[in-house]
Amino acid sequence: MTVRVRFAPSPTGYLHIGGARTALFNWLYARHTGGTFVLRIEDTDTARNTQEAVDVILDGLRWLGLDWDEGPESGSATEAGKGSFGPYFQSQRMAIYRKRVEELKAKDLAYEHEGAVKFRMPREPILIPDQVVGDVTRELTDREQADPDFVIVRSDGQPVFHLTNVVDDLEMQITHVIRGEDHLSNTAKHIALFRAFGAEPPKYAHIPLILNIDGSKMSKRDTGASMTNYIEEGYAPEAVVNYLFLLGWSPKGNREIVPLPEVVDMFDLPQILRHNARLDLTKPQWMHAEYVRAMSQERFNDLAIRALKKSGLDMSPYSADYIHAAMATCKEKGKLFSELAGFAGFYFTETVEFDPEAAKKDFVPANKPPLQKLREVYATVNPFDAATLESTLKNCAKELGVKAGVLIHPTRLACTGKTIGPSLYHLLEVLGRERVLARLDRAISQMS
RNA sequence: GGCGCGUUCGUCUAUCGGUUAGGACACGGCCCUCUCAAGGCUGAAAGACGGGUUCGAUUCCCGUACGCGCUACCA
Repeated sequence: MTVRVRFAPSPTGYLHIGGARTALFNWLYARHTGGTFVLRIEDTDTARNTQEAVDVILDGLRWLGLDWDEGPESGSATEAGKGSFGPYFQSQRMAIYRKRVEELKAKDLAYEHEGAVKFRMPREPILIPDQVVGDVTRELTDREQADPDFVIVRSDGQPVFHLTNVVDDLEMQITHVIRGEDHLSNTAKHIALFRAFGAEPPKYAHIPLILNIDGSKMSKRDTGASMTNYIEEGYAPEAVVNYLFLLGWSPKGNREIVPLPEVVDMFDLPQILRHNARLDLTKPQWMHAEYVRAMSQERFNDLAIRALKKSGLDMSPYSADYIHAAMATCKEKGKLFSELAGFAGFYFTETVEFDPEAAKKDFVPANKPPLQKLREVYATVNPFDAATLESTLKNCAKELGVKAGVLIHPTRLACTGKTIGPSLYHLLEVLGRERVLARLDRAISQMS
């Protein structure tokens, strides 16, 4: 039996971080077993289903690198998609649900009630064998004691989640349902439905939820709840993936940064932890820095330049060589890509704004003569490269009888406007003599 | 209220009944240093509580507390 798993999100307008992890675990299991990963859009909730809402999900999954073997190829519900078990939008499957409801009615396992259709739920407790949680016996709640049957088609003719979900899993021959623990209690209903159709239920694996750092449940607005957050903050996708597979699952040997192919190799359902996790953004930030330092300069440039343009910097006046040289001084810092414009924006403007606080401290009259001297030396030094600039600056400080910092700090501020940034000498080399001298002149003029 | 699931440092986790309860992130200190990082060394930091079972429990069982989920003609 070949494994078929699915991720079945509802297009609510955002991709929840927990949903992303659910998708990732499904994907990992499919890749681990050589099975098929299906993407199905559960858009029966008429009200707020838009193509944009579907695109948010597709884009999020693509950004994470989670490719699906079957499912939609665009946000359009009417487009065919790939795979032979379509359509993959529930809104396009109404005839199938109708047929299945008729089947239940014919077996007298469903009946009309006040315009709706209700399913005859067994009265006995149902055993849910779960690959993560173990065997769970669902007793009837007090309300279910009174009336165990539940609605499968609303009085307006719309089929409800429990029905569509089960019918699709059945029709699409899903073998393993890996989903959030919020569905665990409802699984009894789903198992009953499968049996009513005369089918064997799939294997279930309910994975714990992701909560806020304080243990409260995450809502749309909470920081880090939405995948969009990570995309816009400029995380490396592989860092987010790494963070997610380490939430609730861990490989042997205290490993933190693990290449995805190895995870695919090791991943399995029973090792998934059974308690909820709390989202702590400091960890993925660290992972981001790790991945950024390890990635190729080419990939870094690509991501960085995209982020810089997005933040509104006009890069067009600058040559590719200049831009690449500038980015090479930033990679080791491991900043989020959204922070790059603030960190390295000085490379791409000819009017540096000085940090007022720092200017007050560094652009003092006492620093003027030393900086003028350095300016003189830098006007003729050759070659204008990092090593030479460093030794030159240090010699200059020695001759003046001052500490190197007396030159370093005002120079950094003059050239970048900030007190933090890339390595000073490397940044000077990239800027080039002309810009450096101009910026020093401008700073010197402010020092009297 | 009922039903279900869970509970190891602040956070993510390791521990297949016997450990000085380990690692990572974050945090503190020191070193390095052109800023910020990185790196090296180092510090503080945990078994929710109460009962059992056992020679011995973080580990197995029960209860309590707390958290989360479900309890819809939402998904």
